[in-house]
Amino acid sequence: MMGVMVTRAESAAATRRALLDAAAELLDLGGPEAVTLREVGARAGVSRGAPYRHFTGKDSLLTAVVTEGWERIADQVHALRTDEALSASEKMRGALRALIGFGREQPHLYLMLFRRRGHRPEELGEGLDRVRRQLCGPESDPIAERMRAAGRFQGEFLPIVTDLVGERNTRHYGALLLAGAHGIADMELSGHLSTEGLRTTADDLVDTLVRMVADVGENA
Amino acid sequence: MMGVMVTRAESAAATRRALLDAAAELLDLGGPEAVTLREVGARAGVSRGAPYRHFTGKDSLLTAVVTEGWERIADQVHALRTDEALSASEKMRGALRALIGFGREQPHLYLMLFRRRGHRPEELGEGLDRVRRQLCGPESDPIAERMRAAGRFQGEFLPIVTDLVGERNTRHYGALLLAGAHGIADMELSGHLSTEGLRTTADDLVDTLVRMVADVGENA
DNA sequence: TAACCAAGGTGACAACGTCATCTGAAACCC
DNA sequence: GGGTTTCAGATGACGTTGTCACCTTGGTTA
Repeated sequence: MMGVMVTRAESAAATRRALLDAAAELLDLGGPEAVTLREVGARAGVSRGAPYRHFTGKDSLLTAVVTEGWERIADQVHALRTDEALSASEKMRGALRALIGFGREQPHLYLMLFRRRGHRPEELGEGLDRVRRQLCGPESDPIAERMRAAGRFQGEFLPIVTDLVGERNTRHYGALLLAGAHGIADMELSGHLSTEGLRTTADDLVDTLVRMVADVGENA
Repeated sequence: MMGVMVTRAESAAATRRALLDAAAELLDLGGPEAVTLREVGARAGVSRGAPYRHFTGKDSLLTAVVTEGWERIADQVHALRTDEALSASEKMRGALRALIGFGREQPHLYLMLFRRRGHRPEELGEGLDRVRRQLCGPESDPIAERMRAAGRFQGEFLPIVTDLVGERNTRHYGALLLAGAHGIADMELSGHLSTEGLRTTADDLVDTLVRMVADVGENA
C-alpha cells in the first residue's frame, strides 16, 4: 500500500498526512476535546511530541483540518457551479444542501468551519501570533491558509448568487443565503428543528429560502 | 449590601448564585475553556471542590448558565410580543435583532445557546445521566431545565410568527426566521460577514429576511 | 567521510476535572 | 437542652492533557 519511504522529506510529508487524518478521525468521533495530541500521535504511529514538528500546537493542527474541510466544500460547490445542466436555482439549492449535508456527515468539523480560532479562547495575542508565524513564510501560517480556503469557497459560491439575483445584489443576498443555510444546518445539529413548535425539515427550509430569494432576483 | 446569612439554605443559595455569576463572567471573558472550576470557586469565595455541592460537574454548571441565557432572551421577546404599539413585522424585527444583539454582547454564551451539551463531547451516556439525575427530582436535571427555558423562548416567539404568516405556516417560517437570524449572528461573530464577497450588515440582512417572509404571509 | 540538521522520542511541569475523605456547623429529634 | 444527623464546604490525591526542554538518530550535504 504505502510506498517505501526513502527521503526524509517523503517521510515527514507522510507523517504530516497521517497526523491530519488521525486528527480528523478523532474530531469526527468526539469533537475538538477528543483530539488529544497523544492519541493523534499514536494513531499516526509517532510519539506524543511529534506533532509539534509539523504544527505549532493543537490549535494549529485543528486549523489545518478545518482548512481541508473548506477545500472539500469548495470542490463540491465548484462541481455544481460548472454543471451546465443546472439552472441557477438548482445550483443554489445544491450548494446549500451540500453545506447542510456536510454538517450531517461531519458535524464537529462543520461547526469548526464557522469558528474563528482553532477551538481555544485565545482572542488576545492572535494578531501577534499571526505576525510571528508569517515571518516564517506565508505558507506556514495556518490561519492565513484557512482564510484562503474559505475565500476559495466564496469564489465558487458567489457566481451562483450573481446568476440568481444579479451583480448588484450579490453580496447582500449571498450573505443571506449562506447565513440562512448555515443557521438551518446549525439548528438541525443542535436539535432545535426537532422541537414541537419548529418541526420541519432542513431541505424544505432551503427550498423556501432559495425560492424567496429567487423571486426577489426576478423582480429586481 | 448582602443580607446577613443565618440559615444554611440561605447560605447555600447565595453560594450557588455566586457560582453562576462567576461562571458567566469567566465565560464572557474567555469562553467555556476559560471557565475552570477552581477559578469559579475562587471568585465565588469558596474552594475548588465546592461547585460539586451545587452541580454535578462543569457541564452541569455551564448548562445552568445557558439556561439563564435562554430565560433572558425569552424575557426580551416577551416584552416585544406584548407591546401593542408594534406591528407583527416590527415585533419580528425586534426579536431577531435582540437575538443578534445578545450574540454581540455575550458571544460565548450566545454560541452555547445552540449547542446540545455543556461543552463536552460526551454524547454517549447522556441519556443515562439524565435518568440518573431525574431520580433525584425533576428540578435537579440541568438539561431538562435548559430545554424548558428554550421552550419558553419558543412560546414567546411563535405567536409573533403566527401574526406574520398565519397559523398554518408558523412552524415552517418560524424555523426559517429563527435559523436565518441565528445564522446571521453566528456568521457575524465568526467574521464571515466582513469578507469582501459578503460585506453587509446583520441588521440589513434581518430586514430583508423579515420583509421576504412577511410578503409570503400576505400572499398566503 | 565528517559535520550538520531536522524529525522524532522522552522526561518533566503546570493546569485541569473529578473523586474520596474529612470537618464543622446548622438542623432535627426526643 | 443534649445528642444525633445532615450537608455545605475544604482538602488531598489521581489521571489526563498541552506544552516545553533536552536528547537521539539517520538522511543530507559539503
